[in-house]
Amino acid sequence: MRSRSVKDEQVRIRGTSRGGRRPPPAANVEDKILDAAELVFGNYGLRGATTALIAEGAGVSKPHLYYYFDNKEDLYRALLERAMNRWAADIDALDATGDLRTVLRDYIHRKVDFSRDHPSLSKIYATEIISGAPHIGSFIERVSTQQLLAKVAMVEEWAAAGKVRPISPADLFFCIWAMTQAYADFSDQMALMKRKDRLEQADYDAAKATIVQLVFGGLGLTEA
Amino acid sequence: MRSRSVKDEQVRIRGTSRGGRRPPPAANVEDKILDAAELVFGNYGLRGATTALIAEGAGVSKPHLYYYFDNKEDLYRALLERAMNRWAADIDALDATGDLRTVLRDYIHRKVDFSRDHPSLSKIYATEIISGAPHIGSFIERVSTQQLLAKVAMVEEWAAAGKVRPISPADLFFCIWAMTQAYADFSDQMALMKRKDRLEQADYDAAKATIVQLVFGGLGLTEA
DNA sequence: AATGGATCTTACCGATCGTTAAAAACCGGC
DNA sequence: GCCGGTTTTTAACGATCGGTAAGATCCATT
Repeated sequence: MRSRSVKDEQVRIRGTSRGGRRPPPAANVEDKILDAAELVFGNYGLRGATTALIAEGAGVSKPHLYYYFDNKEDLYRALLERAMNRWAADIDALDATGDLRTVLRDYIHRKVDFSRDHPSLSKIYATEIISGAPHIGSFIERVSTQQLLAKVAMVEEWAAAGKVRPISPADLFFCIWAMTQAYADFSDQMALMKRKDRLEQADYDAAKATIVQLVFGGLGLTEA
Repeated sequence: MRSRSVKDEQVRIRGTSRGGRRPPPAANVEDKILDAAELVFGNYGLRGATTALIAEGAGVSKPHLYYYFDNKEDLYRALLERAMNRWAADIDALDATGDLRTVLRDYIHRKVDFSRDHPSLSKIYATEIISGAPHIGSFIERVSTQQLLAKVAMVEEWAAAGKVRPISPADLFFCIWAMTQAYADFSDQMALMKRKDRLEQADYDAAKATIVQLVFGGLGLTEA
């Protein structure tokens, strides 16, 4: 459905720009639009975001968005798609191999890091879910549910083997997800309560430690 | 700033309608408008919500909203005010008297119950924070921060007395808040993952048990 | 039943927003 | 230096939305 430029499938030359700048290189225009859309949709939601704001953020004229995307919803879906792929690929995978504590701790740390590095994506995801997931419902059914089921089975094995205390596995991961996600969605409120402008690395470290302590404690695992 | 009807300060005759119906009695028109706004703002956010939808939900004409409220933002603020007052009064208070376990368990149970009974209010609150809390920043500073500080002091006392394991008190309550809040904001996704239409009482019971298990475990408390 | 404030509706306006039409600018190949 | 496709902009349209003007309806009081 989406109109696509001819050069879309070209290999992106990422990271060749010197000295890892903070905002990603934004190689081509389409990515620049998606990056701008990420911020605007993250702050205002689908209906609240305006194409004018996105265009301004991307440094292009408003109608130029329609050269790359059919309409606002299409742009939103493309953004969600990019977000979910990054999410599922880099973050949500949890391989059961390796030490139980290491697996859990790494998972929690990755999630908090994602909240720190991509707060807008996390907010978009949260807003989408809060609105009843009208655009990613099928993705959740296909991907997230499967990954959850795998994790549930894993925890049940652990419990059956006596490695962890019995627990509702689905709720365990809902809670892990909620806690880590909160450090993106509600970072503003947290900073306000801590009387800071924004959360710093020390805050994220404390978050990781606290979440790990709660999860390990709940499962009856020692920290070591 | 808000235009108010003369009868605004009358004592509301609530609960006198027979047989506790599910939707609250909606005594006067202003409350009906606020109830409708709660749903619409909860689903679409401030900018996404339309006055037409709110008016339709309240069963009044669109311009009639402006008889009770100056504009859309004023209505939104009034709604937030009502929500925050209910929140602070009924939910967020945590009196330190009484058994430590009982205090924590009751607090968690109250929060989950609020998520179950008032999901729209929780979503509005979340959406507001996600947007950077432009309308309730001062409230957070005045009220929520104070309540958090009180809780932090309480946990620090517990830790100093050796009653609980050392923990970052602020993050502990951020996590409790995140977990309980999630069962409102993300109930749709959870239901989807559990292949249900909506969460049932058993789901909320499991949520309470899991959160209590994590918190008690993290603090080194036994369940009894 | 006439009055007058309180409550509520119909009709409408101006601004904004998503989107389209049309053409200008760019750019490599000849 | 012309050409053809790609990329980008200027101008503008129709729909929607927040808000206003003006008046109708209700209702207690007399």
